[in-house]
Amino acid sequence: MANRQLNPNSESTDNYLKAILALGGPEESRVTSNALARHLDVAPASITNMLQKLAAASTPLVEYERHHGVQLSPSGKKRALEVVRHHRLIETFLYEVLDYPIEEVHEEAERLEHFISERFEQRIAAKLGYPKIDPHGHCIPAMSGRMPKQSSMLLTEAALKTNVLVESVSDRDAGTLKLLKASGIGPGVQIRLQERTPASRCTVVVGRSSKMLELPENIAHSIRVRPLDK
Amino acid sequence: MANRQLNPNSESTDNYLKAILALGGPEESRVTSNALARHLDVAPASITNMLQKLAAASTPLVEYERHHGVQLSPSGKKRALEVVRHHRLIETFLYEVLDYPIEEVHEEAERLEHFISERFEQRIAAKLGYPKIDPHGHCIPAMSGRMPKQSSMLLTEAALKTNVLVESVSDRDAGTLKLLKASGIGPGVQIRLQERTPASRCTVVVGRSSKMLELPENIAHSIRVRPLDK
DNA sequence: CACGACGTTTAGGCATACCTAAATATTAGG
DNA sequence: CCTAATATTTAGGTATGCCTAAACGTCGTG
Ligand SMILES: [Mn+2]
Ligand SMILES: [Mn+2]
Ligand SMILES: [Mn+2]
Ligand SMILES: [Mn+2]
Repeated sequence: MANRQLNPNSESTDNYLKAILALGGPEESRVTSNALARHLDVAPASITNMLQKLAAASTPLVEYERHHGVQLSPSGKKRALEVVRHHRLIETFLYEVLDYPIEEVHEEAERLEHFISERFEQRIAAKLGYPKIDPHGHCIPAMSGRMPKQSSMLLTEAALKTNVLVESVSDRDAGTLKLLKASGIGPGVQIRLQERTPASRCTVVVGRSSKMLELPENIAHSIRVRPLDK
Repeated sequence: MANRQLNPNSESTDNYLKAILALGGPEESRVTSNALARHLDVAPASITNMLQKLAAASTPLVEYERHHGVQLSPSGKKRALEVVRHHRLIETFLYEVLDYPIEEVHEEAERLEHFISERFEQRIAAKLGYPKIDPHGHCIPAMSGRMPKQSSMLLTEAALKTNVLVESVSDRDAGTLKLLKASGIGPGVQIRLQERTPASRCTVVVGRSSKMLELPENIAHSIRVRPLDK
């Protein structure tokens, strides 16, 4: 039998909303069960069940149409952005105040984001001087829930032989972050794409050096850049 | 039917172990189901079920004898002390670094104590200079799990007209803490018990002032003191 | 030493979020 | 426009921690 009830304050609910926000992209397009199943590492059938509960809650958190995926409702989006704000504030705090290595902030934030109070959020934001971006270069949603659009592109899509700035690096894989740190690549660093294989293997120059660095596809894919000028 | 399985890493498990540690007292005496039911605000039947699972776990966390209460096993005690260490370090951190008002640290610590990593524990301990007592005056167990015995007594049991030092105040009720703060009573403050009614209502003098302060029984009961000298 | 009050345990069940297997809907290719 | 591949949903079930009601044990008092 299907489950009937949702705990709208559970860690699980938070994670579904965050995933829908992330997978929907800036256009907030509908997200499929399968994509969620992959992202959350949960069986597709479990996703369907949860989506139905998210949609049927007394204040519905998603708009769900059978066989056609989901979108966040206004309340759902509000909560999703709040959790992202928690996540990125916590990451910044761990990095700036507790001197975590960059590659370890994500995992801790991923847990704590669901359990901190509004007061905790406020106090770390104040302590950090109300930061706007986290240590990976991701933008921190405002308390109001507003989050500016980023106009960056993947390194794998950048023009060849043009200087660009690293805007952000993905926080999801610790190994990748360690490697990037060792290579001197991080938010704010200038790089130039020298060459790109069909399989998205990228050769780059970091900073003003002349050394070439070859990045496998998965690493290159974790870097977002924007034009130098403006 | 009885439940068969325990999640030894759950928040619930942590809370049972902490409660058994607290209720067992310094002599680590056996704790009854009823006492736990009251302390944790859970039905007695649920307590029995959980105790059986704690005792039957692959590494048993309690020693349980039907109708005769429980004691912590060595592993159970280890985990209980670790959670207490987390709790008190977090309280100290919230108070010292994030400027929480004393009466709000407990609630936040009560949640977060279950979710922080060993690294987080280490880093806040380092940041705070490896503190030995929390803002309520409670002693913080060492990483090894060692915790010195406190040789204090309740204010309600102190000798009359003798100067004593406040060693600690209970962290459990925010209202009480606010009142104590307003009265200038906190760890390290010198007070003198002037008078005590049969119902444990206490009249005290705080510090070197000459003002009398009358404390109702529940407030007086939340204060532990020790002799001035030594 | 028997009884009753009280504490404890057993029995049965619910809530939430997950699972697998089977059924069904969508959609792309012929 | 039909069909096969694929995506999604339904059905039935598990895990963990909680509940109430009923049965049972312990222990102090008469
Ligand atoms: Mn918040
Ligand atoms: Mn990040
Ligand atoms: Mn620890
Ligand atoms: Mn405390």
